[in-house]
Amino acid sequence: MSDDPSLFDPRVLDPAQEIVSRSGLDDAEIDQVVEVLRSLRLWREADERMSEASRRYMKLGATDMRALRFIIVGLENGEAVTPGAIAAHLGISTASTTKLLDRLAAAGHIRRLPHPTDRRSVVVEVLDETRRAARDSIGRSHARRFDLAAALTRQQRDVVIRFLRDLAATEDDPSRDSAA
Amino acid sequence: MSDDPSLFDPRVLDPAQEIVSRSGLDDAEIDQVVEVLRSLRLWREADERMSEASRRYMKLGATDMRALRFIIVGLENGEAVTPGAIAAHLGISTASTTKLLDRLAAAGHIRRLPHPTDRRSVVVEVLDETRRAARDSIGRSHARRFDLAAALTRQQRDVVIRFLRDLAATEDDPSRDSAA
DNA sequence: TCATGTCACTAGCCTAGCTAGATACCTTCA
DNA sequence: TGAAGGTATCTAGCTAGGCTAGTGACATGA
Repeated sequence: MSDDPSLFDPRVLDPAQEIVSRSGLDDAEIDQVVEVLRSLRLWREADERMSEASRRYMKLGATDMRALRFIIVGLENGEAVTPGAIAAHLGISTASTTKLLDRLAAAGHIRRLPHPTDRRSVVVEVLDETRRAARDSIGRSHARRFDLAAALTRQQRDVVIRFLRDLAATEDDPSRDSAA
Repeated sequence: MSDDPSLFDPRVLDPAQEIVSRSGLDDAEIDQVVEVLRSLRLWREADERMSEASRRYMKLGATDMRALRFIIVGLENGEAVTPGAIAAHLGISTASTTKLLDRLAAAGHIRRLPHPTDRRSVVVEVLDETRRAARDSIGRSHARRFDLAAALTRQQRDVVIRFLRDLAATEDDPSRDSAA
């Protein structure tokens, strides 16, 4: 939780000096740009804090939580969720998934049912109480975000969408590399 | 990495139906709002993917990485970084921090020096190559974000800042609760 | 100066990943 | 049709990275 000694103001960190001067912005604008970056970081941290609070409340690890959400959404969508699919989604081995499902089953969150057509396989089902709790919580936090986004004008939404998409694109593709 | 069967369109998930109708938006606007939420999620995922790629490249766990960043930034700032401070920042025990520093030292990233004034304590120093790699990488990704934020107009930056701050505030404070 | 607090470290435990291999079942094709 | 090979889950046993408890060296305030 929370990284960041907020000192990544590019005017402080010397290799970044050059970026600033290249940008040709005046000081007030630089402050504003830095504020954009800071608010990105703050949101990310807030978001992490919140999901960790949920995890602690439900006494689940991060992966177990993701698994539960995947199972719930899959079911919501009428798909048969199998251990293999969960492993693939989470990017962990099927062996680890077996243990994960054991934990979730022991905690009363899921149960395994025989797969209707493939007798090697298994369908994972979320028990009612967990399903309800999860949907309420996801729903609530989703609603808050929805309301905030709905409160913007069309033009403002476009600005936000474009900015975030550009950010995502920039992180994904280009000069990926090195360190910290 | 990557959660999210993107089906959190509130028109699909029934408890959210009500949110949508309350908002009084037409369909085109709802699409746009959903797109805002989607781009938030996409950025977060991209960001996570990137930092995981870095971690894999440096063969470090997430906590070890955070520790390194903390140490580097602390040094950048002229502070004497001690194991205790690292433990406090990361929210782990000092015992775990001892092991963490053992790992980082074994991998050639840091070394321990005697604390100049407190002979019980220790100062952690990042070795040159690691420091350089980390700063380059942080600098590079920081520069890309900086450029994107700099490319916005003042008004656009204000929109983004306000939206993200509101989001962060909304996640932190209010009805925190339950589940998934 | 001496009692108490603080710092890093050691020892030993637990959880949640992993790989390898077992078992049951499905599928394809000669 | 039946044999070979592929696939799904599970078991066994390992490792990494957390934890708590306790130690020894040092700091500090009465």
